[in-house]
Amino acid sequence: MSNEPAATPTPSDFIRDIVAQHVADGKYAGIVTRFPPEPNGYLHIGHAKSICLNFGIAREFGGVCHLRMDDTNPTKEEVEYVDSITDDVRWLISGWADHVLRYKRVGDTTAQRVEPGEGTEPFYASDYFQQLHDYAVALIKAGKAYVCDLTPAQTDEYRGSPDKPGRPSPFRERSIEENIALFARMKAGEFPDGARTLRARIDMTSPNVWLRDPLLYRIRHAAHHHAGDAWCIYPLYDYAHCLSDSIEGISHSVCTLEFDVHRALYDWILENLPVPQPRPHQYEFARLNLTYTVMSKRKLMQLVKEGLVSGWDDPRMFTIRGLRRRGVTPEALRAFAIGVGVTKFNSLTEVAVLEHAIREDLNQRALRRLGVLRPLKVVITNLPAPVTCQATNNPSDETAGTRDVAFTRELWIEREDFMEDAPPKFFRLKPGGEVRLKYAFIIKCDEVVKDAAGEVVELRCTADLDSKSGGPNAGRKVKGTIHWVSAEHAIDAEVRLYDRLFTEADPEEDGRDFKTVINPHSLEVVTAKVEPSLADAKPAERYQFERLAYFALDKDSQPGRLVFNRTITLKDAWAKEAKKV
RNA sequence: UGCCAGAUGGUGUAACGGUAGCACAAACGACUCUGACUCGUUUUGUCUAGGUUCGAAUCCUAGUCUGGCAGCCA
Repeated sequence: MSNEPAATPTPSDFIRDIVAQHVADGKYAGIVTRFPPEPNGYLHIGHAKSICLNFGIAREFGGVCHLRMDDTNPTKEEVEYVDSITDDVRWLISGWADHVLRYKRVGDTTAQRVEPGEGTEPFYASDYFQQLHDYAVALIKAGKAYVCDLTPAQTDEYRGSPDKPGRPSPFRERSIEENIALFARMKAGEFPDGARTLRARIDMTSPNVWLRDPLLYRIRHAAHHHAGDAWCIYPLYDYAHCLSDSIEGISHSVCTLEFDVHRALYDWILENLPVPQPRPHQYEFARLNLTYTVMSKRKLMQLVKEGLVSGWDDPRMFTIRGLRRRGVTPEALRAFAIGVGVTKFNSLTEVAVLEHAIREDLNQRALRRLGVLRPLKVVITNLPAPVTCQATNNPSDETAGTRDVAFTRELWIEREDFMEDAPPKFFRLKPGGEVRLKYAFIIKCDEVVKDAAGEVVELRCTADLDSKSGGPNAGRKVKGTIHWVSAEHAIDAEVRLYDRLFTEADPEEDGRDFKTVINPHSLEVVTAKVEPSLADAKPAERYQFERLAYFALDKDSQPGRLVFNRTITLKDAWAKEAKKV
């Protein structure tokens, strides 16, 4: 069953407008986009926006989209990240854009695109190292690149600053022959890390610092996770990215706003090399920011490394893996990522928007179940024998059917569904009051049993045996309905109740350290009493414990030991009402 | 006080010289065997100042504010 909203409007934004115009003009033979993560960390919800944009454009304009590892820095990248990124991307687009995803054959370095399958893998920028190298030689031969011997510190100093022009490197005027020879020796491994670089010869006085003879290659005697030991010089982002786009035949290279100033360099490189035409162009949009979270890989890494969360897939993390583990579906994440829109405005989106998308999705698909998080015993004093009740599996899906639940003399109800001194608007159980037990009977609280400390430990109630749900006299109305489970039949489950990781909407407001505003209550673990049908809970299934929240089975679950993650609570009007008092 | 980008309700986003709309949030109400869902109603907006025009969120000028840019990271 596809849970994509039936009437999802086709998104429209300034980038799609440009693509549409190019399609109308027939500028490119086909639309080819790409999602180019660096495999140095896990994907987060910000990447989800980019994935949905790039794959969305491809599917809407009859194009294709490459997954490409932007792996030009061997010291930071690992196969572990390649694998997780690939898995997350395929999960996110599943059932939506699988058909536009393109890979290449394992071992192929010519960017021949194929559909994913046996013997294929994502594209890698590192597959193009030889071509990139050859292009660099061409640049040198054209007098447009040179080998520079400045140290890193000197390079910085010569570059100047945004408001002060730089000055030329003393090595800027080396002869072409000398540059060719030196670059060859760099490649041959004759120099130590950092000793020399290859730089483009552009303009040391440009107001755009990225045009002040930017570095193209640096020396790194390090093995590469994909290219192996073949190289000891590695290209930098600006040089590798535009050419990788060109090599793969990308038409629209979409990235985030901070690359705006790099566009001039992107264009310079492609205009000064004999690349196929029409060449790709870069377009920038604003990255996603969400309230009550931090978004950069660096900060997420910090949370993981310092043990503030259990890992990259901690359900409190807004990594794609964390969201997955929490129980968010790809449909919900997509609906959100597409819904926030694409602009150049630096925005801060409220998490409420994400939460809404998750609830909307889960409300449609979740199986309803009865579960009590914080149990309080109820004894039905007048129940002659156990009774079987029929419960609806999913009110928004008739085909989900019903199931039987046992109603017995001893039950568990939610502790917070009883109040001894209840305000007038409290519609649940109170001494002498009546409430309906969902799918079962109306009960009346006759007696409150307390322990020596004065804490309520048991309620003794009588059921209106005539009021059974579905029965002839079920029509009698009481104001409240609460959930329950049979004490005899209920099974235990560990339930992890997650809340937002930060107490402040903007954890880094005024430059404060986000670690000072971590929510100490972002995880609470309880042992819940849940109905026995949940013993068969499946990882792919989603559940709503009625009146409480949506849950998904955690990977820590084992046969006989259930673990559920709370994906998101139901909206709770009573919580708001209770706060007013 | 260098260069680039941006500014529409609380938040996000439409309107492409012609009625400022949608979503989330908020408030109120209806319904309810989930205080959920659903439905209805309501509040709140074009950064400022000039100009062009019959008419400006949109075009022009000036200003204000915000973000980005000085890794041998991407």
